[in-house]
Amino acid sequence: MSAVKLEDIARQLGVSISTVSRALSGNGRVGEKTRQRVLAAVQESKYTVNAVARSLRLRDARNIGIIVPDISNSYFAAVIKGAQEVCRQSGYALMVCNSDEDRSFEEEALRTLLEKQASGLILASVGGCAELLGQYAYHDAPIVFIDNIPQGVNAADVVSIDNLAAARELTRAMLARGYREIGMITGPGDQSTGSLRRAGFEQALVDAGLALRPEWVLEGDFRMASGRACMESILRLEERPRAMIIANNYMTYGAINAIRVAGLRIPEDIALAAFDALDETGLITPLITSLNQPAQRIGRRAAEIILSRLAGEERREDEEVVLKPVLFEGGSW
Amino acid sequence: MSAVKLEDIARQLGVSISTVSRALSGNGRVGEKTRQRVLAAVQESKYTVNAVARSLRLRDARNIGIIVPDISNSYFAAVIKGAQEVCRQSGYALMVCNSDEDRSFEEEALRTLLEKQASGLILASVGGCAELLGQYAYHDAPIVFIDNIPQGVNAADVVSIDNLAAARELTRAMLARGYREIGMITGPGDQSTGSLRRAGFEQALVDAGLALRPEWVLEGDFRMASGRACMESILRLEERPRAMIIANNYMTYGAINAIRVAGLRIPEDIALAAFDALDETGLITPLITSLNQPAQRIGRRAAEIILSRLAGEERREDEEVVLKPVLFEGGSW
DNA sequence: TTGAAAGCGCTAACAT
DNA sequence: ATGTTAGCGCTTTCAA
Repeated sequence: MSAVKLEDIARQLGVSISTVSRALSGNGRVGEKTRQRVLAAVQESKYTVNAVARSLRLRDARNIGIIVPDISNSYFAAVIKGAQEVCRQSGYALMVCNSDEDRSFEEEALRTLLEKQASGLILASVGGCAELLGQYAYHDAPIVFIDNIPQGVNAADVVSIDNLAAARELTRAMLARGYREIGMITGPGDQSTGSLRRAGFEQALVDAGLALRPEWVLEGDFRMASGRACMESILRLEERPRAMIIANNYMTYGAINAIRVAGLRIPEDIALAAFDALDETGLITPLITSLNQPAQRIGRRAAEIILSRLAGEERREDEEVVLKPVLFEGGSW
Repeated sequence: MSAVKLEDIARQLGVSISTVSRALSGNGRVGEKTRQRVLAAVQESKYTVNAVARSLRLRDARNIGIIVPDISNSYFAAVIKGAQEVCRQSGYALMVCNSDEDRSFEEEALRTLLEKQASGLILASVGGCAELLGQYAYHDAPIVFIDNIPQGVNAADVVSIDNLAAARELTRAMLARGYREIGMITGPGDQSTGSLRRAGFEQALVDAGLALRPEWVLEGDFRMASGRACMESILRLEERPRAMIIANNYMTYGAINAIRVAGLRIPEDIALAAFDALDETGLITPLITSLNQPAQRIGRRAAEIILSRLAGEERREDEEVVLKPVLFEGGSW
């Protein structure tokens, strides 16, 4: 860390530090020849601004934090890419954190971001930090929730799909294809993506005048192993459903594995439709029918909202950004 | 940003700022009752240390940067997880950047990290920044290269597999299974992962006394579309190879798509072995025979090396960390 | 044990 | 157009 600093350049040129600073930032008047000399010296000396010092002085770190439950999940990776795109264009840095689907890791990441003076936060929460979030009011830094909307957190910006409606529509589409005995593997009941998708599913069944079969609705944790385990339970049932809705990609992969191991065919023996099971490889057969959140756009919009809040735009109490999921029809139903 | 600061706590308690600082950091003697009072006040006021100010004062940002070409690639996602694990345990923050396989984005990320005073850097480079890296000597911050080792960058830490040997062994294993007409889809020739894997492949053929068939060796860019395009070219050939080695996961997915579209079977019509085509879903059939880099360990080791350099350990000129890839034998050969 | 003061590198208000 | 100065929030000598 023996880096060149403004002082070095100033001394070398026989001008003041502030002149160098102005020449570089473009704020304030600087003589044309002086500016040239400064620029040349900066080039030549390989000066790099110390963003830490600048952030402290400006009381603005110019970075946005994003916390996701699983960076390996291509859905979240896409969200990150979207957010990064916006950040890059606006000169903000994006600090990516992974909570590993763990509340205490999420809290840890939250604290780190807080300490690093993140200007804003995009949060795909696994829940439970309502206190930390509420208490700190996060340094007045804007927060945008995506994916799971924790309870107890209101009056915050949200970018998401309408999970209830989405699950209802997906289930209706399943019904429309003639399936009547439909089950579901949901996510954790304490996450809105889990509970709302379940609620939408049940609503659709009730609307269709069908009885709910609780033994056909199992709760997973969004991970592959749980999808597999849930599907194995389903398959062991005396009377089993003809079709399943599954609340995310990894659980779907686990479930398909279980189905294959059992020697059953999709969709002949059991049909499938999922959330976010967008197979980028295009190699999984049959292609999975899936209702996909526009991940990259979610990331982009979330970052845009942060920026607009930072620019002073007020949140509209009655407004949420609701994006439409896109249905991909594969051969799995 | 109207955050509580040390001064607020100090005033409230009628002590000096330095006393509060000491009570919190544990450095320097502080009376037991005073310490208790401080801790209580800190708890109650929801004080959070300002890491920006601390970093400036300490001239140490305590964060490690990592730049990867594609955060969506599960291989790199695993590397990141490994690095993050180590960082978390040692109180460093990990700043994740995505270069999108683009040299200028990589350079941009490099510059940002430089400005943010990253204490160290883990770099899966797409090449071309040798100047920037060399010139700045990166603030004396340690750099560890993983994956691609750019030319012109020597005397730097490296964590990788022996790509030449790995490709040679993989090709030999292919030969041992009786295949003689083998082609390859390589990565960019200016990246070591591309050129070394190609060299190892060719070495194995030559060693086996086989003639090289240049028309069977195509260069992709590590992306899916290029894998598909390369394989389509191969399939259009009059005389085509009976087996292919493919240098990474995405190109393999693209290639398999091309093979399927052509209505050919794997491995009956064309056999396949790849690098890092570890299918976490377990659903791609046939299972792809793949030589996998221990991604998470690479990330972990890289971070550990950064930390040891920061702790003052010197690099041993003649030492590189070379990890062993793991062969997964699927039904694709 | 505690306080006063300096200073990390930068920007911006104010003076010249 | 340029220089002087104060200060962002923190840690750490040095005194008391």
